[in-house]
Amino acid sequence: MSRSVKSPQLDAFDRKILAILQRDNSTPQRTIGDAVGLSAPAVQRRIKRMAEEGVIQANVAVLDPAALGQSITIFVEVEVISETAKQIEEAKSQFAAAPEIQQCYYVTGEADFVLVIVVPAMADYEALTRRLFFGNNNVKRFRTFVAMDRVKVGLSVPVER
Amino acid sequence: MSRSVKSPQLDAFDRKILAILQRDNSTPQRTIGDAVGLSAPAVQRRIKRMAEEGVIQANVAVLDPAALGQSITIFVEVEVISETAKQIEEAKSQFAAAPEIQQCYYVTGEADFVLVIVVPAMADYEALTRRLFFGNNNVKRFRTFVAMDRVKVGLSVPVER
DNA sequence: GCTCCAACGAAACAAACTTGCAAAAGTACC
DNA sequence: GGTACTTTTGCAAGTTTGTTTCGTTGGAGC
Repeated sequence: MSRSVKSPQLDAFDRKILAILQRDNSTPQRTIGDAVGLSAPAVQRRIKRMAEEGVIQANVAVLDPAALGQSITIFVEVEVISETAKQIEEAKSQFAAAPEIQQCYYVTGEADFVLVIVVPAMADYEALTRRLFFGNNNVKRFRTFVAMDRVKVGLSVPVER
Repeated sequence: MSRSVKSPQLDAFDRKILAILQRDNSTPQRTIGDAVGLSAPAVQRRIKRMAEEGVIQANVAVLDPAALGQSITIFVEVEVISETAKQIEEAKSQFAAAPEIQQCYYVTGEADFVLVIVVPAMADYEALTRRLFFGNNNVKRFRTFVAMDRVKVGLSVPVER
């Protein structure tokens, strides 16, 4: 079977490995090997390949926001006035640069951007709105949703075909 | 200085370590030690402690959804009819159980739930809406936003005080 | 049937993590 | 200010894990 660099086809082994890694990437390769039916070196080579191909984008620790004093999660829909390419790019980079903004999506529909924001207190969110929304005359309006419960949080994607 | 289990005070060392780990948790402890000014064992003990305290909730690999054939990210606001504790809990567990639902927040404001969904194609989303929304008579209405660009995606939280 | 290529596993090797222990640093209490 | 106690540290040894080497196997194409 061919698996060239330019066509990152993932076989059943790869997908099983990914399923384990996206749940716990500190799992020893030996353990992964036993689980999927490969030797540790085979697992290691596949992980390395997938990291190079970009299938595995990062290996990160997930922290508890509350433990770091960032106990408020807020959800914002932003609608802009002018949607020229230049202004959209400007907004994107502005949102991407803010450390409080955990996630930012450019979307279709009634809004143009959707943001997930994490801050220590409402006062910090208020300050952020002044800086980001009221201070930007291309923002038409925005709607705020405060999270009472982070029911499910993660970046896991289904790996089965 | 006391740092009992019940009061997880994080000092400057801890925060620096966390900042590194939430960017790349495959960084060797020796390297982290050099960066923060501690020996490798000291770093290891702090990491272990923070994992036990729950400050570090998980260690995961971040995968590229597109590489797994999950190329569409969708954002949904859900409004329910009845907001009794029982029905809210029911909705939470139903959303949490769906593998396509990557994130789910229970929020205040014009909507009750906000969902981040990842699917291979629009047809899959349509099927999901039928199952989850139209098939649930407590869902009053829902609004869909399709992501054109995942500008910023992650779970990073600011670690500075 | 032969060659070439890709991926594999076993074993050797290297690197990283983990633990025991004694010393240093910080606190509380005289 | 001094002493006892507690906590955390660094070093070094020991263990686990990750990585490379190398010979083998199974297919695809000729």
